[in-house]
Amino acid sequence: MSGHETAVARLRSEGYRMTPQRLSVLDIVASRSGHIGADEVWNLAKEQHPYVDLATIYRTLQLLKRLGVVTEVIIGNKLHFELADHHNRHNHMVCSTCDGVQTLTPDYLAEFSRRLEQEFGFTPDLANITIGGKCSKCQ
Amino acid sequence: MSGHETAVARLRSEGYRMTPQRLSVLDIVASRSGHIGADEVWNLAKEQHPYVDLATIYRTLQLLKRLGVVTEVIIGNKLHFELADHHNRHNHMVCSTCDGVQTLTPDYLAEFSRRLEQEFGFTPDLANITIGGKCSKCQ
DNA sequence: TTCGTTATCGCAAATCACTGCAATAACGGT
DNA sequence: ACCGTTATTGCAGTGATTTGCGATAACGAA
Repeated sequence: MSGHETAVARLRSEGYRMTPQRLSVLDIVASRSGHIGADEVWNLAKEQHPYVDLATIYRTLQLLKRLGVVTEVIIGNKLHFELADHHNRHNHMVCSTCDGVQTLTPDYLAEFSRRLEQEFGFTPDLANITIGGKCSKCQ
Repeated sequence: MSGHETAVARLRSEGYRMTPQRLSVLDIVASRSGHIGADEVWNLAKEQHPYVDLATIYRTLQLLKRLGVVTEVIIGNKLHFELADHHNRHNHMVCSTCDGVQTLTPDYLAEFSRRLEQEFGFTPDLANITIGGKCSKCQ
């Protein structure tokens, strides 16, 4: 169950090592339906490995992001992460007033992104794009 | 000359006070054609007001952003600012590899933004949206 | 021009994210 | 099962930005 095996294999095949800390972070992000903050990952990870350092959490999350295992959501100047579900990709809109998050299917950005590639050769990092603004309630 | 009068009037009309520090920040951002980092604003501001604090620079820049006088460009985890030219609005694409910046006329985002408003009632903060990704050279 | 209110400032400390380095532990080879 | 290489960790420190608070100064009213 879960995509852990895939992620673990992905790490190994790229020369990375599997450690209890990394497995723990992976479990925590995967077990959460939705996004989770780095500090929250840390608190949960400490329950398993009391001596794990916050820097390790950040490094692991950045690594998993680079490998496409998790995606980043910027919520009110804080980094959050969620398991990348390649069968259900989506982007996020975050309200600058209430910090509420809504998801967006990628087709909303498809046309925009296609033009950037065609006309500028610029490849936007779509997976991790967060759109800031005001939600309907907070206008 | 320059839009200072407008910005000053804007401040006053919203109950803010005009101070030498604020005027200095405004001058510095306005005199630069293009974006400028917060630390750079600080260095220039200190030439006029040796005791000005970096926190004041940040607070002023955030205030000017909130008032729509300046717009924010996020370049490699650093905040940059530029005078908002309402006759020549544009967005930015920033390369995550070389930190190069390209500008984008707002029509690239128009269709996208229109859909967000219509379908979700979400108003994206278009003026301050920065698109991350890889430029043509750094693919 | 002086005064009172209160927005703003400077300073110090907090927050979030990241990085350098020596000690540790994964893991492929023996 | 043991060893050696070297990726990874914990710890301490750094950088960028924000925030709390008492002192200061802007500005409308008298």
